[in-house]
Amino acid sequence: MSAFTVLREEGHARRAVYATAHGDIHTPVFMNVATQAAMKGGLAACDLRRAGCSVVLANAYHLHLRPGEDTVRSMGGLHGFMRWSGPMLTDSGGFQVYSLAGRRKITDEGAEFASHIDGARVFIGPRESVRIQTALGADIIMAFDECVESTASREVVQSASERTLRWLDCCIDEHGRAGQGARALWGINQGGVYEDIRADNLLRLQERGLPGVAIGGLAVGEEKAAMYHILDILCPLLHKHIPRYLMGVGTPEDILQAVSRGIDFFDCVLPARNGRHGHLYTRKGKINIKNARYRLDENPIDEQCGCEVCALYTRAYLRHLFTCGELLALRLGAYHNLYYYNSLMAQIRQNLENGTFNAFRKAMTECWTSGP
RNA sequence: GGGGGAAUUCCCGAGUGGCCAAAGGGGGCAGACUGUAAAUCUGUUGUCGCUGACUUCGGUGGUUCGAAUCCACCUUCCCCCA
Repeated sequence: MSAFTVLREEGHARRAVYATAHGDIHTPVFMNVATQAAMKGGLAACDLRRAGCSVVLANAYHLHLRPGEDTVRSMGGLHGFMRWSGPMLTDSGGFQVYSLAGRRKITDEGAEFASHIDGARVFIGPRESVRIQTALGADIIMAFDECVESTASREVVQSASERTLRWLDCCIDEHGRAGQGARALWGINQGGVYEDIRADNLLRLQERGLPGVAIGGLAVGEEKAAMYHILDILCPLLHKHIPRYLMGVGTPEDILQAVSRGIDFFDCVLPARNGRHGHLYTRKGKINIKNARYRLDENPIDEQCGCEVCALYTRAYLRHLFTCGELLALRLGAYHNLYYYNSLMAQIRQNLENGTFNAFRKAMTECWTSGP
């Protein structure tokens, strides 16, 4: 019996449900990123729930450093620790191989990091990552992969994607050994912007028969067109009966584009980060609330948004909070943006159910480009 | 009343003869951010007909080829003594 059920399709896009021990995930879905078991911007688990979040993502590397997976496990795992009762996914630390490139050394066994907190040597390989994630206790855990820069040469990309496959087998072995049946291990596709490496890597990855597949190593500096092209290449090769997760993506436009190419799961730091930086999403595109033009603007961020921030506050007040550096600014900005993303996903699901996704996608794209 | 010190571009503040439209902060204005080393980072911040010109360093006058920088007086502020 598969945990993943496709309910409806429109073109390559799918409306589906993924069952976990902490509830069903209705896809396409945007997972809200709480790297250190905390949403940045001062949002608690209950705030996330109100913002329409259904899945929370946390990170193995960061939680391994602080407070340590043993602490989290002792405190009831991530769910109990941060008081989030819904589905969770943990990332393996593979992205930190890329983002902390200046502080780590890769070998065939894994990556040795100089902790960004105190410089201490930290080793994480595929087996360590699975052990950490198993202790953290998320519903979905990710394979430890080697994510490379978009500018990497063909040789580097080839070698990284081969290593990612070798590491995957270690992850599978470690995962099986731990006997974590309820915890799904998903594999990660790599291959940069090289069509043949991507395709070959995906086919071999899918041979492992894992319950989910992720596409990693995109939106790391390459052109948007290159990312969409890779998705076009992978789309017909992807197994239909398992969920597809496009890691770290992306902008609302990216998400619509990727959904139309058959992606089910997303996550991205952008809404929370942009929210903290005063770049707020509206139906007509992003606005920078810090701009002087909003000084006396008595409108909400978006008059059609259903969030609490838009119900209560004017742009003028939000701009004031941001220019003063008030904590409340970060909170309200992040909240609104996450609400926006989560409600965008709800609209995508609704339109898929109605068979109107394509029209919706075109309408949204036009709306965004019309300008705020 | 006597003595000492200070006035710099929006603010604080460096600068004591040319390399000064003037360091550095702050503030302002704008930009970036895609599996979060990110409440961070970057640019810009006298005017204009802008690879140059003009105006500016409390005021006025002087010295000098050249002054924010030296001199005189004036104005304002601060400190000490009476």
